[in-house]
Amino acid sequence: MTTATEPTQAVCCSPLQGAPLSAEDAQTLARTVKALADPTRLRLVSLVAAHGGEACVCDLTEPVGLSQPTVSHHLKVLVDAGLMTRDKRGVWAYYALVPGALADLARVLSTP
Amino acid sequence: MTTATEPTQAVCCSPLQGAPLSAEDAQTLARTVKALADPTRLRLVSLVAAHGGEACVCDLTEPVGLSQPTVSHHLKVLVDAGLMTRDKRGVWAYYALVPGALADLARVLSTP
DNA sequence: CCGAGGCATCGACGGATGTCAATGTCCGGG
DNA sequence: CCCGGACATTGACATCCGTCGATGCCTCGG
Repeated sequence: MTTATEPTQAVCCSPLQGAPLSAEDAQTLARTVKALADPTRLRLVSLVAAHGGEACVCDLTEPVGLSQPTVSHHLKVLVDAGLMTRDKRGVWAYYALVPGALADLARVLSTP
Repeated sequence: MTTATEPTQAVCCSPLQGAPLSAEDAQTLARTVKALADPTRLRLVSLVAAHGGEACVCDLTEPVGLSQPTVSHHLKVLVDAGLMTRDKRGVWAYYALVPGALADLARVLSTP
């Protein structure tokens, strides 16, 4: 297996508070959090959400003010983390948020 | 001013979904998320929470299996991000979670 | 007063990461 | 059929980040 592109399943169940996180669970959770630990990627998530839940690269390059390869790279990170999906229709690639992903992460972080 | 230790106020209000994040808001939010984007720091948060909400460095070094300077470094990152507090009592430094910090972050990420 | 121990800081080093220009790939229109 | 445009991939580069050993500071006990 390569180290590259494994569409990680979004976070499912890690108490965080309540019981100490195992090293493996911590690594898994950190990979998801890392995907959001960048201002550009946070803006991309926000832009896609505010764009009707779906946007192509060409819709995002100008708002974030970065080159197209860089935007594609960030979107790939988000897809690999299980936070977004990619749907290529014709010439365009449409990116959309995975419905429950952010909510799941939020729930894991703030376990009641 | 140095670039070092400014106890950042925890995230307060950033829609994320709903309206596009400004570059500044993204930067601010990313700084908080970054503080959690590391397996060791996630474990430290978890360990402190499971240790009665408070723990000294000597309680944490052995569970995470890292050197004392490294653990102190990670705890400093969490304090600077506004996620933890440091209370030095006698020889020991007790670290505790900031009550609403994680919940605030979770709410910002998954704006209903 | 002095030594021991808990913790923070410093300096250094290797690996990860964000960015871009250049290039490759695929689809649709003329 | 071929050209243009949208996007992904590659390679290179600078920077950031996690980690450690060494060292300094500060507090308590003797």
